[in-house]
Amino acid sequence: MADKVIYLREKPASPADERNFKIKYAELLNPAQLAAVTHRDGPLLVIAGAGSGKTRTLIYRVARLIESGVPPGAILLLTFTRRAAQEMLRRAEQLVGDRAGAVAGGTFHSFANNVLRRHGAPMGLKPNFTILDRSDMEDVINLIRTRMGLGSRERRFPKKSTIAEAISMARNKRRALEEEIEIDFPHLSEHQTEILALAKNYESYKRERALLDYDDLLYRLAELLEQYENVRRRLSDSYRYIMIDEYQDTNLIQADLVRLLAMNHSNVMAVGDDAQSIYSFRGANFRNIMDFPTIFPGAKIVKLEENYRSIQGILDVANDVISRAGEKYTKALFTQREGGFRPYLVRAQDEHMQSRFVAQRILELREEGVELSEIAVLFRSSFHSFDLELELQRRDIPFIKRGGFKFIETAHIKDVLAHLRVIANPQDAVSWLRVLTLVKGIGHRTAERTIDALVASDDPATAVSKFAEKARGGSEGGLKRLGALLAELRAGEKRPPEQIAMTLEYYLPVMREAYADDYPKRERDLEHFQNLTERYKSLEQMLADMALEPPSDSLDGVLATDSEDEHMTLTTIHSAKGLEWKVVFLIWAADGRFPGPQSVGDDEIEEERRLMYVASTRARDELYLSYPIHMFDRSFGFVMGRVSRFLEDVPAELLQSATLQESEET
DNA sequence: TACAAGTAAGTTTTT
DNA sequence: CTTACTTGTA
Repeated sequence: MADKVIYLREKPASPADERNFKIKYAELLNPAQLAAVTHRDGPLLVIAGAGSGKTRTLIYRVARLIESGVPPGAILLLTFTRRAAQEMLRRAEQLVGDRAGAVAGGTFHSFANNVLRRHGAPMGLKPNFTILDRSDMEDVINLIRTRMGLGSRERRFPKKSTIAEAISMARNKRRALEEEIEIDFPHLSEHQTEILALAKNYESYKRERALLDYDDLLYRLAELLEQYENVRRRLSDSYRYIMIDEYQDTNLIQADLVRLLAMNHSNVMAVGDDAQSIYSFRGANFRNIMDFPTIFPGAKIVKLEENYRSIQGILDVANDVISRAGEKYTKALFTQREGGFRPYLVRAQDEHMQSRFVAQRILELREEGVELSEIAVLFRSSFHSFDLELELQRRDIPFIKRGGFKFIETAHIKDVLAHLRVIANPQDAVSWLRVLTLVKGIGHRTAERTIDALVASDDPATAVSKFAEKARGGSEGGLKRLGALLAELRAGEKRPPEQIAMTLEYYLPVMREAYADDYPKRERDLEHFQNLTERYKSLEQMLADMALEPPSDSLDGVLATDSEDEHMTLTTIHSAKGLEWKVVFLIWAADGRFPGPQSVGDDEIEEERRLMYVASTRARDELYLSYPIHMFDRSFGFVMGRVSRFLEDVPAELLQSATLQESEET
């Protein structure tokens, strides 16, 4: 065993030392930002209001550390999406050059993935484990449910997605499943016994087959750090400066991971804004940000309150919305940006009129010289933009849509991936199920029986071919072709693009039969998918990426823009987190849509309010809030819509009200 | 017995 | 549009 490494702290920087730095930090940052950036050792909490230069502060701190002689590889930057991490590192590179590229960065999940593959062996984890995304998780649950013979008669059993949600939520909130059901899913209580048994089986099922779902990535990393002191020590020694962005959206396990990783040095910088906590549905707990000083005693706290993004008129509305929050840090954003614009509150007759208004205003903005990339339309739920998407298409306004259904989640992409996943991890029974049921003449029953034998065999390709010989019910030919494909995929050193090409050759005819009505569309998706995976050299890496950071374009977006042409953005508020545009539209700012019908409890309403705050602070220069007064409700037909309760009480002088009218000309 | 096709209900946000 | 259960066919 190697000696413990002791790092000597550098002398604290005195003002004279500033000359040693190439970057003139004091000139480029405001006093609060500077305090955060020049902070060197020990815990630091930065409460950063919307648009207060949070990202800038993080980037300059990375640069500062590197300039002070900290090896870039000793810096760990945990962010909410990998896109955010990459963007930050790119900007850091502009400051200090290539060195910044060596900074370790990514999401908690991708970090956990890497650590577990490298150091998971002592706890019996195979390095080729498969990551289950949400729909894989649901597939497994469904499979186990059928095996257990649950819900076949009398009582209708809850949907797999509901069960998956309950199981995941319990883990993210660190609760017993029983307790979780009692609190958040009382309507499932009549099936509690079965669900608990199912959850137990789900756990062992994953363990036996080297499958990890999203929650497992975090949990098993915590387990590794807690139970294997030498691993924890090694990681803590190699990542001596840890920074976490969007700390208000971490959950209890993530907070624990930070504590464990920082145990040797306490060099942790957490950045966040309690007013922007919008992921409690995923177990995020904004209390983490408040408890930070308790977990890391002596934490220095810096507040960034000056907003550099929005004009005052927009901030006034945002401040007013959040001022009615039940519980909050008092923090009022202010700006030195002048400008007389007041946000619009636009009342439309119906949804389509709302869409036409947005499209028309966008065309006007383009006339005024505003680039499309500077315009975004935000909404609470992905489906809220359907009508608008049609209208934009009709008027040839190019857009991409972020959030909502992703094209990587479509059946045909998952089908192709499943073939590759069984190559990477032959124990991956979920993928086997997918692969086998695609063969004509094989349904769930036959597939399930076959899988156990396949998982146990060393050479699945040959095993499949053997099954082909004994097959009945017309599955012989299909199985034979499948066996040949698998053998080919495994043979020699092949790269992902090659493997995908081979899989497609096998899969395309299968798909044409399975999705006879719309296969041309799916073929185009697969082509797009091929382009995306062109750069991968390792199959494992590609599969992990697809599960952890799938390309965020939605299907609609991919089809709407043929190329990398300039385009505007449609996005859910959640996916708009951390981003900004010159002009922002928020559609469906109507009670019943935002907040939606499912937000009933006080906590839920409070989170919706923070969402409204996040949405309105994305805009730099212009903000348009709109709602239709006639809206369709599936049970009541057309009902009167009213403005979202979060905007209802905003003083009239802060907003410009407008009503849309059909022009008289014919 | 097992697969395939057909029918009737429910729909947020994401790593 | 998806999912859970029902009915029809080999």
